[in-house]
This record gives sequence, structure tokens and C-alpha cells, in this order.
Amino acid sequence: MKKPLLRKFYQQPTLKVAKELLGKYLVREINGSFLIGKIVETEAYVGENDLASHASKGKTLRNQVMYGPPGHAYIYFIYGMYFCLNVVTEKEGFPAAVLIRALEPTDESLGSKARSLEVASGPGKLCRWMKITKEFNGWDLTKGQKLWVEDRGESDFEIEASLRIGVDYSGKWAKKPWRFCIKGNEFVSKP
DNA sequence: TATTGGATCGCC
DNA sequence: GCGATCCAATAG
Repeated sequence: MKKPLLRKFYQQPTLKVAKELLGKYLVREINGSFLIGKIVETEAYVGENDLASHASKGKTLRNQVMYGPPGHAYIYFIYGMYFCLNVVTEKEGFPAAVLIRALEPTDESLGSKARSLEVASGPGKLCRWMKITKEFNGWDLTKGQKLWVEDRGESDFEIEASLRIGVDYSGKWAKKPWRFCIKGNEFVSKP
């Protein structure tokens, strides 16, 4: 059964959403077949004051989805070859999002189990695996079509906070412990 | 209009 | 440690 998370879940403080997304399942439907992975690693980007955020210089063509209503996907293209998936949070007009950094693929999603550690342990890799491209920029994740997040009732784990990856340029904002992982999960990315 | 550098990854 | 490879954001 499809049971995508509701908009009011996303319309909460970003740090709370980033933590509560852990243990939820990202579902991608492609022509009737499914790629599904448990979210095991996230990062929060909050407001224009956050110098590590794409919104730190105000609203632009690229980041405008972050200013829109919560529960939509913000996809950006980076380093000439990778896409990254974020979910927009908080109320419309306030630019904030949670970057989905790693997934634990479900058994039903895997043709060969041997590569399961590799397919989605990083924001660029998980988008490549799920065939998420910029056509999903602005996609409404509450519709339960093609791409959404659902709750399967998992909450038996500990959350570990650490520094965000790849944002050394942002001064004191690089020191915020706004990266969240499921403690001990081996599918978390290894920078 | 030209230049720059990035919320990454995989191979050297 | 570094090259791949695009494009939005800046500067001029």
C-alpha cells in the first residue's frame, strides 16, 4: 500500500525532519517496478543565514524550489555529473531542505546482493541508482507517484549527529552537527 | 559574454 | 590525490 508522508510532516523544523526521515523508506516507481531504500543518512540546510546552503545568497533560478511549499523535491546538478536529492521543509517562503545522503536498499530492490553496499551510499550514487534527474526538481513527494517517502514503522535505532560533508567553505556553519545517521549502519557514506 | 567553482565519485 | 564534465552564478 502506498502511504506517502503528508505535507505536515515536512512542514516542521528542518532539524526535526532530518532526524525523523531516518528509518523512513524512499520509494521510486519506474514502469511498475520498484526501487526502495531505507534512509540512513541525512543533512539539514536551514535558511539564508546558513552559508553552507544554496539559499545563502538569496532566491535564484537554481534554488527557488527551496522557497516553495514543503514536501517537494529539490534536485540539483553538481560537478558536471551528479544529481542530489533534497526534500523541502518548513513553511512556504522559508528556504530549507534535507539532503538525502544514503540509503540501505531493500532486498526486493536488488538484482545482485553483492553490490548492495555500493549502490546508494552517497547522494550522487543514490540518485544514479534510482534514476533521479532534474526532471524531478519540484516534484510533489506527497502524491505517491514515481517518487515518495513512506513510514514503515521503524524506530528501533539510535541517531548519531556529525558535521556536514563538503561544506568547509562556510566558516562557522561548517561546524554545525547537522548530519544525521543511523548509528552503526554500514550503508552510511564514507567520505 | 567570459570565467569560475561546486552539498561528488572513482580511479590513480 | 586528482580528473571528469556541466551549468548557474558571478563579474566585467
